[in-house]
Amino acid sequence: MAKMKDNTADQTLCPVARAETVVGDRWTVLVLRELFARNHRFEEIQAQSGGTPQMITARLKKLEADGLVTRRVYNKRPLRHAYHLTEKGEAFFPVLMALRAWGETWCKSPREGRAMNYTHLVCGKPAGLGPVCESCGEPVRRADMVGERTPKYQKERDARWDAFKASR
Amino acid sequence: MAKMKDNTADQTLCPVARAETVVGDRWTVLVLRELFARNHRFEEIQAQSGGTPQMITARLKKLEADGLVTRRVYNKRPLRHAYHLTEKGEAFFPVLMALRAWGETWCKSPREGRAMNYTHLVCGKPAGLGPVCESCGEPVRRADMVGERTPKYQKERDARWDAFKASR
DNA sequence: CTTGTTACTATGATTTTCATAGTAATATGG
DNA sequence: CCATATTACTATGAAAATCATAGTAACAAG
Repeated sequence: MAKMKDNTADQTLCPVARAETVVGDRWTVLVLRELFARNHRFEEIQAQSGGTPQMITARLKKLEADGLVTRRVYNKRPLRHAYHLTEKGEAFFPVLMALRAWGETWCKSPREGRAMNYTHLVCGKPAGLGPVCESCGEPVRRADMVGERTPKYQKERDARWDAFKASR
Repeated sequence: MAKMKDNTADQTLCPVARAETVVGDRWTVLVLRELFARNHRFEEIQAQSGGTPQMITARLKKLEADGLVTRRVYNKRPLRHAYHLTEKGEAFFPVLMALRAWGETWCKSPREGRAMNYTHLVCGKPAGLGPVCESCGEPVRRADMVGERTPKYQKERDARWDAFKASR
């Protein structure tokens, strides 16, 4: 035979499985990345993630239902919402940083260079990729860091935005 | 209009996007979880992840193609392979731990209890959920920890195995 | 009153996933 | 020797998700 019962939700005690029912999806993670990058508007999220509007709408709705995201009105008439991370959403930051570290180390050739460089505000020096600052050794929290895009990555994002805008 | 060009692979500089083309999938992460739990055989991985054989086969093949997993012959006649993590696969550990921490904290009610408890071998005390040991404050590496399943979670896994075995 | 902006929704084709079943190669017990 | 068990898959058809493309709604600005 082939499979056992267990309908998705699965009610397992495993926290990884639980987390994956919420964020186990490419688009979802890309949307979260944009929110952490402080891009709060639908259009920006869509342009930079490269998804179709349905994909982005669906992920944002699910993220809201799962409590990681809230919508805030930033303009009445016409009614417009901005998407923001909740506390639960913000708490996802370490996962994204770990994924970033793994991606930088194992999914790129060295000559490609970094996408971002973070400065650890506590010591004023580069934070590196780790869960602890490579300069001072302290665990890094999001609030203690400023990230700066490398020129190459910034250019890439600008180009993506231009291409998105040009296609309409 | 709706979408820009960019075919998936996308050749973006963003390490998160790069990582997600490899591990941005529920089944893939569940397979990796089992490999980290030292379950190396197809049957065990399938039973504990709850996927169909095709899902598991496809993920294992892709993980092998992406360099996170190698197959080792553990039995000739009949030829049988075991799946093991490569260095690249092992390096994914911090992501899984971060996901675990987030899942335990934000995807479970407190009364459900933990699935695993890790002991930090360097200090001999509980390691907790963080990237640094909650007892001694040192960053934890996989080699410096032993994990133990809670009785409830162990029972859950045993039951899953029994159900899997019974269904054939 | 035409064009632009932002955030979507609609549609039909394509692709993926799911549930169920079956196969291949061999070992084991009687 | 022969039936049953074990392990690791492959096959198939139905159901669901995703994709590219296009269009709509609600207003603002000129």
